[in-house]
Amino acid sequence: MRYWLMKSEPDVFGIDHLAKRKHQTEHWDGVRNYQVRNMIRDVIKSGDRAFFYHSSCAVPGIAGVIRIVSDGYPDSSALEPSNEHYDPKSTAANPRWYMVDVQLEHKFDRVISLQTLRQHPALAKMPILQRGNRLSITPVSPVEWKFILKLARQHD
DNA sequence: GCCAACGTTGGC
DNA sequence: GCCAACGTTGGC
Repeated sequence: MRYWLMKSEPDVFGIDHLAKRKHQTEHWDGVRNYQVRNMIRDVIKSGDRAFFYHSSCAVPGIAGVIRIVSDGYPDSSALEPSNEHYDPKSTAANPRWYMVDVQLEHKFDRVISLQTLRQHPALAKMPILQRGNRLSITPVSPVEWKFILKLARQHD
């Protein structure tokens, strides 16, 4: 089982949106970056867990924990011309983009802010804290995962 | 809204 | 295959 951090803009799709979905489950679609596509298609597996990270908002940071509940499969939003993520170069026979399904596991009482994450040397190597990182999904080490869950407990 | 960083595109 | 131009991301 692996750990991940998955970014989304809460104004578009945040942890509260996920909480209201049927079975608190939704497709994580719209990824249009090849590095991230490869992770979704080849590495991320059902049973993995991830932090749900809110970006481009007043308090960027980790809002809770989600569970990956499917392996990667073709992203249907790329096939729908009316969809804002439509990609004419992707077809059903030869899909270019992939997605996974995620389910809410636990929303933190308070967001663990980016500012807080930066204060801990144990987390200094996280991609999210590196300058210029733009990948919407990045790996989290088991040590980082446990450390952040501990922070969340102190928070609550 | 600014701007640094980095991915993508397309002419050559 | 190089690389300039352009688009996007995302913290501040």
